[in-house]
Amino acid sequence: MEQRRAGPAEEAGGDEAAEAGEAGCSPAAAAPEEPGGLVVPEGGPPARVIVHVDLDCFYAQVEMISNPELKGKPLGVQQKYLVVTCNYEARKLGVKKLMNVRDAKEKCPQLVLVNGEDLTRYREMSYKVTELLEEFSPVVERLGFDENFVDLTEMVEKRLQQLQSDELSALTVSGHVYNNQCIGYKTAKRLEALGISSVYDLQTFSSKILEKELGISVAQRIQKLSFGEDNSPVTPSGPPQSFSEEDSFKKCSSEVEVKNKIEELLASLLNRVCQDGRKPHTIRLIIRRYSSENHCSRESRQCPIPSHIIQKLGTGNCDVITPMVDILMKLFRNMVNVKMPFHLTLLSVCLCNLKALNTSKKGTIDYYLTPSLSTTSRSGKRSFKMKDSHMED
DNA sequence: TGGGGTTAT
DNA sequence: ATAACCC
Repeated sequence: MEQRRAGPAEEAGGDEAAEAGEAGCSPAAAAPEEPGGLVVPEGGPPARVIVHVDLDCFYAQVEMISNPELKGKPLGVQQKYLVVTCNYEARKLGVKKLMNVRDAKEKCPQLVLVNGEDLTRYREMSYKVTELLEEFSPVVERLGFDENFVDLTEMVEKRLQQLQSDELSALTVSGHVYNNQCIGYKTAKRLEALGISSVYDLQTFSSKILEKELGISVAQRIQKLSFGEDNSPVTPSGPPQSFSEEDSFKKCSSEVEVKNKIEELLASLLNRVCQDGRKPHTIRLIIRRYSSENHCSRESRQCPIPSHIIQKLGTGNCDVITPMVDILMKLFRNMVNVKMPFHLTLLSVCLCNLKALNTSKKGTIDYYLTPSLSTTSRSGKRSFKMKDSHMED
């Protein structure tokens, strides 16, 4: 049974873990009772074959490849004051993912730490893995940097057709049952309030009540997931839909600081976008304000990127940073009243709405319908900008 | 709790 | 624009 997006079991060990399984089986007539109490539907023929490739302690592995001297030592990857992941040597000594650096050092004084705040190499390695898998089937869906789902249905069908009947009957397949964990933080809290704390609880809970509590969409989906049924397709991820860079900090409270941080974030982003080749048409600024509680909440403002800037994006010789920082600072002042004291703990810049080319609409009907592209309409340009960006000039 | 990502509303 | 989810 393949349980996608539902919090699979913790890695069993080894450098790379891959699980294959049938997915989206229809409910079976006989549903044998597992020793643990889970009801596991047995199925007919596999409707699909999907491989889930999950790389263990991915950042740590990338670091050990970059610097082989780290192999064999307890290694943690640090972002700010957190050990976001660590290798198995470190885990043996009690270091956990997302552990405080202090606690980790206390548990394991020999712990070697490397800074992993710059994701560039991780991102590059991550796409190398995805591209490798895409050689088997183009249907590869990414989840984070270290997980891929590959739909091998076609490949398996073709291979099975090639087999002789005696080879076929010699084939054995073994299944896999996941841990008894429930999914998503918010939903888990709501489920717990209903007395649902295990997958079995969810399997046996009233569908009607669940639908009333969570809405029909979430309720039906997670209850099917509790039986290991997931008919969602493997959606090819393709190139990313957005590029973002963020930085968190204890305190940022002046416009100058904000501008400097934004400049840094934007510079890295422009490099990435330049390599990608496509052009972003939307820019977004995200902030997190200091607050004792509600640390999760973020606010954002976005606007279209003016077309004259988009056109300069790939070229590299023009200064696009200055006008783009100007735009970001306007977005910032739209969110934060800079005449009042403020305290930010995070800034993030996101470039999205990526389009393949500079999409010259010349010769298309859009050319005559898009005010900002038309040479004659100064006023059209203004109204276009005002309408879309919600910014004062 | 980092520094990313996605989709749904 | 936000909220939820994933890693």
